[in-house]
Amino acid sequence: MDYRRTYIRDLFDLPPGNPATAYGWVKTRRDSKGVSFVQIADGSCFKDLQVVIEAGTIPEETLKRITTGASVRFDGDIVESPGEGQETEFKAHSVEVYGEADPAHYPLQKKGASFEFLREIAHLRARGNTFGAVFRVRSRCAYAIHKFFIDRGFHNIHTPIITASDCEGAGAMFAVTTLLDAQGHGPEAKAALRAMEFSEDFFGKPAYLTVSGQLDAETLALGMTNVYTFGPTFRAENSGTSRHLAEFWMIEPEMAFCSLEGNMNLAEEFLKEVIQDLLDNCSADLEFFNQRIEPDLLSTLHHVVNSGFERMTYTEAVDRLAKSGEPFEFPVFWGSDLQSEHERWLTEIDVGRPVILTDYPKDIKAFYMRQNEDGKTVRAMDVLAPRIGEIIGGSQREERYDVLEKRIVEMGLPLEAYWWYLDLRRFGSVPHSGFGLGFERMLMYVTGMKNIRDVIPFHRTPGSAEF
RNA sequence: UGCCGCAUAGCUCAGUCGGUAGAGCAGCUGACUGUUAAUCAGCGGGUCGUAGGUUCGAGUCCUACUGCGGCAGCCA
Repeated sequence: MDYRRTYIRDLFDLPPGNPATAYGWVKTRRDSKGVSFVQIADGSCFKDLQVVIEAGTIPEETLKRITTGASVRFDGDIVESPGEGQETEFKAHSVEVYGEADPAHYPLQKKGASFEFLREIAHLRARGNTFGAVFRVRSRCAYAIHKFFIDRGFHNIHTPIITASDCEGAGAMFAVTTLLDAQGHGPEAKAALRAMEFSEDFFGKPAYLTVSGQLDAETLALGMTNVYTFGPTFRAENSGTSRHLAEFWMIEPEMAFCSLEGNMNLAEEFLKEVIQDLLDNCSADLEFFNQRIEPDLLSTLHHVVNSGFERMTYTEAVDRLAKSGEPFEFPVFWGSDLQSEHERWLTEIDVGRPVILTDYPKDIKAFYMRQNEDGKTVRAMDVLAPRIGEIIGGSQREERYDVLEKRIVEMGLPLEAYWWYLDLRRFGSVPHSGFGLGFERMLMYVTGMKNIRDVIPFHRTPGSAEF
């Protein structure tokens, strides 16, 4: 057995008469008097292979072991299919059953199960139509993202996952420590841990899992011009929503000599090109999502690819919201952060496609965003998408040493922790921009899946770290 | 973390006014010369999330807890 072989995806391209071998897991078996049909899948494509077993070809005892969930290899020939639903099918001469799956206990059935139930058996759900499709699209999407950046001269950089700087400012952080090991895991260890000095810990100071690679990415951009990271990110927020994970994957490009306009152009090109790649290379999977998950998916994706994103300032958005006449639960006024209901109205009702909002009030945005001349707003941008809300958040960074230093102090942040970040502004500073894109949010958008836990193989959320 | 909802067979659900439990699918047995979520007949399958309470009697009403989901906040 070698990994180099013909996958089920390739068997559909073989002409009738071709001898072939098929490996996979059984989806379902249908028996008739003189013939049995077995659908098998190997994850290589959306379609199942129909294997036909004529009575007497294989022993009755062996046939009985070919049940839903079993892993098998069939040897036989590709033949023309007299039935409807497929051009060719696989006529089996012999079979090997590698692993049986007791039908009385195998939890997946032919009929669909709820996503909530499938989350509890996440180790088996990749065998079903939906999650096979999700994870194929996830794989292709990651590839398309790397391709997009590499094609444009970006360098893929790897920023640290463990960080000792408590200054990324993007949310609650997970601590990383070896003190627990030193103290054992008993109840007395907790008390001892509290008394410990972090100077005795592994890194000699408090360390955390990263909440963003941006600050490190900026350092590489100011030397390599265009860079991006694509890696795991951790937020310890106690969020229980359909669009938050404690562990997720984030794409963060950072560009030197680039203004907010260039940043917006990149974000728009990015979404369009990656979606086009998926339309070209995952059509069967997307067709399935369009049929069974989100009826307007394909028309929405084509629309995104073919039309410009609406761009407007925060100030204009607030104006439009105020004049909308909608009975919002939360009032809209200049200086307030936009609520989900406001973002939804803008993207879904007012504009009907992705919207890029820019120039937010500085007090609701991070310290590193470049201040505008009006003294009130910063060069921030949020890309809002219908159905899922904020998909991209980015900004032009503050490149002026004095302004940045003043802002750090104003916001009560520890100046000394930012020595290297400020150094970038002392030596060869340059206007630069970047954004962060949640990979799983993007996947929700392109698959139509409604819960972020269903676009990652094994989700980490508050109270949940199974598998 | 707040608000709302849900928890009954392996899965998806029904269960009326409080009177000791039902369907479809899956499973098992059999039938059927080519099925496509195959079809047909029969069979087995339940501590009604947990713990209390009200009541002659609780799947049903009340309280708490746990789990899950939705919305909001935090954000990507």
